[in-house]
Amino acid sequence: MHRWSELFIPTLREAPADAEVASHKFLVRAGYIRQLAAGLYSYLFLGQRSFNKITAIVREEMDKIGQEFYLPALHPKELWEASGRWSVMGENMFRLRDRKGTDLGLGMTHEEVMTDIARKELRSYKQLPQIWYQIQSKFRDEPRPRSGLLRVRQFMMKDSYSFDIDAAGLDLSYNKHRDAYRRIFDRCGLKYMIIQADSGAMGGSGSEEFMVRTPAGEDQVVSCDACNYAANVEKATSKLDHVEDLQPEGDGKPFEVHTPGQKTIEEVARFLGVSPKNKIKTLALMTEETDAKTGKKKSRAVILLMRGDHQMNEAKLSAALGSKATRPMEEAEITQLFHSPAGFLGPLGIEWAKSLNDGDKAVLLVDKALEGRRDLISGANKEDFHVKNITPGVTFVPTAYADLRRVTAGEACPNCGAVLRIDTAVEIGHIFKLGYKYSESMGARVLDQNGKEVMPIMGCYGIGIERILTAAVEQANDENGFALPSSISPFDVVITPTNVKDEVLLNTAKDIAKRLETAGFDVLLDDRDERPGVKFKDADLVGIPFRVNVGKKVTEGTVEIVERSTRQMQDASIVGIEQYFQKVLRPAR
RNA sequence: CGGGGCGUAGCGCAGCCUGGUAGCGCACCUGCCUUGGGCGCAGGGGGUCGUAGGUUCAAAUCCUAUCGCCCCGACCA
Repeated sequence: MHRWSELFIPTLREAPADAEVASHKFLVRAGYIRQLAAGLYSYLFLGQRSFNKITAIVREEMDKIGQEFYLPALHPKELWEASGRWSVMGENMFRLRDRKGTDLGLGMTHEEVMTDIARKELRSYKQLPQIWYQIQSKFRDEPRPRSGLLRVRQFMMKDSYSFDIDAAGLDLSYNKHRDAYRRIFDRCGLKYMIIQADSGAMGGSGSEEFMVRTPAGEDQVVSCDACNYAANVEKATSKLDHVEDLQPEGDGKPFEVHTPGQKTIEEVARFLGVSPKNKIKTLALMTEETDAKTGKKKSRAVILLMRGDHQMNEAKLSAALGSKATRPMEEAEITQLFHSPAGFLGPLGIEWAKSLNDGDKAVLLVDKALEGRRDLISGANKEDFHVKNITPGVTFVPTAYADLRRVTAGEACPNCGAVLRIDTAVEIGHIFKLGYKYSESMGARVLDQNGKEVMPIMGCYGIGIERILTAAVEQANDENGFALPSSISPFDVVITPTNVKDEVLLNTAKDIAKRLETAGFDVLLDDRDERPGVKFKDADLVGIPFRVNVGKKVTEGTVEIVERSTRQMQDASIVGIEQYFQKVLRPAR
């Protein structure tokens, strides 16, 4: 039996000044965690107990589909050079050197280590499929740790990796994970959604994220309440309402109009008496990459055309460009390409690349929302002038059309046409069909049935352990504290004798605690010599799902039971207390 | 890395502008009192004022540098 009076549960009346989000404030106030440095947290008694319950659930469900490994956190440089990520990861990877001068990195994930085992050990299709997982610390030198436990530099992650002989096998492994994740997050009592994710630079054929809605999150999720459509805003699309094109003016050929001092989309549209939807927005960017061999910097102009009222989605742009980083053009670069100041840019009079591989010529990407549109208005590449009668594909030829548009709330669902919503959310899990990236770069090969050497196809799947706790706190808190689901709470029940100097109350409380413990519950006895108010406040703060008040009513043979999440209170007979909790909590172990 | 803010007792803060014995609330310790929502009274302990250097008779306070932490942005397989 755990006695509060003997435990270290340093609750605080006030939250530390630098805590911003609810989960951070409450987990510190409730004595679950303490900060060591930016993005580094210590787990105290309550935090670690909750943590252990979470990892136990994860382990139990993962053991049904895979095998747990324990892997080093220190990785030799050569391993990450083999996959090409030693340089890709840049500053995000913690690096160090041992006494012999060998370069090492602290693992950010374990694709390399797992694939290394696979390439050394797997020889035959008969050994496949394999699912290997681990629950261990990951290290990322985040440019900016933030939001308490949401973005940190050392964190616990369950990551697993699947190796299959073919795409059909990968689908099976992927679906096993999807099911396991649903069981895990259901058991953890989270309200989550499964959304389509951007597979980004990693390519691959499919990727979904498990998200919990909370204002503290860092991701934007587009979803439809009418059907099951849900996607990360980096990936999401929408149906657009039909837009009336303008009537061609004059002979229908492009002609310049004088627009003195009218630079922004809004200004030009108002000046010409048209909707921004009939205006082309021209964005001037540069890609910059460092040649791996020569170390020289190569840059290339990338010009984007969007509908006037649309915003560019950087993840989509990155995908369209094969994940090259971009930056806004500098003024000199704009002048050099367009011979015009910003504010009057457009696609005319410039020789655009015919494809992305077309030398170093400037690339013109046109958003799909402009495909098929007619008689639009763009800048004239001449100060104080715009051009009318512009029709993409006719008046100019783009390098490519691409989906570059950021979905906004209120647009129509691409599946069913209902109104889309956008919420901020935190990512608690991610499942991802990796494909051949690591098998190929690191040389994992097995023989298939025909004795032919083939690459195993991989998937990778992650769960942020502390994010489960954080999300649970975020999704159920009030001014007094938070309410954890019993499955991940450090204790099931806290027993609160209102006055420990009253031996009847204390002994009754002890008796109840003992009996509940025998019945298989995790019980915390608040035997501190404190006033009832103090103990009630602390109990509310630390989030234990049920509290048993042992007070005056013991003379009538009853105690009060308070449910933390609903704050509902009811009397229960002391004699039947085990039965009561066997009903409201999951069956005892 | 760009922009902003903050480092004074365990936590929350005042003092700094205008240099002169370092303060308040909570927490903590002792005693009394109290016991259904962070009680009351009395007494008490605890701070190199982030660090280093400078100016000055004198620096928490002014100057310089530096470190740390937080927020916005960039970034986030």
